[in-house]
Amino acid sequence: MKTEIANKKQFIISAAAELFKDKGYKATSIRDLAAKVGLEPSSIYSHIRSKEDLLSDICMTCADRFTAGMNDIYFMDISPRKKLKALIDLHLSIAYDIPASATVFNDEWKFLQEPVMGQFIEARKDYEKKFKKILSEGRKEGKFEFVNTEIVFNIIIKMISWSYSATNKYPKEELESELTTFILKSLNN
Amino acid sequence: MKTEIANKKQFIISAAAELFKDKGYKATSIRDLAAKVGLEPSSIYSHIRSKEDLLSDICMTCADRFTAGMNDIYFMDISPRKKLKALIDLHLSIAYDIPASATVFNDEWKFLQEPVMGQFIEARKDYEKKFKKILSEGRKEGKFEFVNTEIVFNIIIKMISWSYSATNKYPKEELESELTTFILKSLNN
DNA sequence: CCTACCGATCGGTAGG
DNA sequence: CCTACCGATCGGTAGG
Repeated sequence: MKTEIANKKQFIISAAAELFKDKGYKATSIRDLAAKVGLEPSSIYSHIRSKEDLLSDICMTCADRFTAGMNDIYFMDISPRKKLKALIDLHLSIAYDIPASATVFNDEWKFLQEPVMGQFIEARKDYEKKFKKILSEGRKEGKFEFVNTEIVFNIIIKMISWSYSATNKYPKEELESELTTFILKSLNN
Repeated sequence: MKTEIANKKQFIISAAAELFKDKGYKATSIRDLAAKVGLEPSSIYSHIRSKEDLLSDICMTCADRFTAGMNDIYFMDISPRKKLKALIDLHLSIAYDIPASATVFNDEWKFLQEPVMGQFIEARKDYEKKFKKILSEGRKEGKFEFVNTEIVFNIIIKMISWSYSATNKYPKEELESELTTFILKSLNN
């Protein structure tokens, strides 16, 4: 019984992620969502507390996966180059697993409200710090070559997150190969 | 007299671009805009016809500049490598000239309505076709190396358009240098 | 350019 | 999970 309720909630959250991805968070109404899952608008509230909670759930689920993945990779005893490859794989694994959520996470997080917004920003800050550290360690070891860590971090992240909207066009291996090659070739010293 | 009216309209459009950039198109109300420019909400309609027109104006102004810039560059008698450099410069010139509009153009175009949406898509298609052609000609001449033109085009565009939101953090020269180096180094054969 | 106002739609609640 | 409904806010208009 309890798992059925949880499944229905997850079903509604997934439908919301699709709608938020396609129309944007603000332009998606609870009425849109109700129609998509075959309920009356008010019945949605038997499963969720608010529209805001839907966005929080989608964004934080993604954020938690990125945080966990980063912590695994960051503390591994492998080269910065291998860490970077693992990070690209982390992003693509999440993208191919939950593409709609990953897109919403990427494009709609600005509509998050406190206190979730604060948590989100904190998690992202930590992620960024570790990502940049991997880049600058690679440079210190003479493996990577670039000037501004902040700029290079940002453009790499943007390249990778384009893939969130491309999962239905290419097999993961092809996207990952092209992305990894492009990034590592450019960083190569 | 006429120029003053035009200036006031442009002033309102610029204010709208700032708001659309910060809050998103759907989350920005005419009341927000009125407050920002110091008018009563209904007075906005003495200068514009609709909220939709504001978005159309912002997006098409950018689109026209990209179209004009691309047509200049595309038909020049220079190498693909130089054309690509000129395209990066085109994007950065527009970004540093009208950063808010460039961001809205990039993130909010999906809220455009017909018939403007159709024009926008057409202009973008043409831009993409020419951009990809420059990439594939560079490869044919043995200057560029990559596998999938579509993927590489998209990741390059994403890298470049990150700069729209970074114009107040770095001088144009620094961003352009890092971006150009990163992209050309990766494409180099 | 303002006051006054409208119909539509929004997120959400009451009560069963 | 539904029917019925609420107050708030939206884009936009009438009339001056």
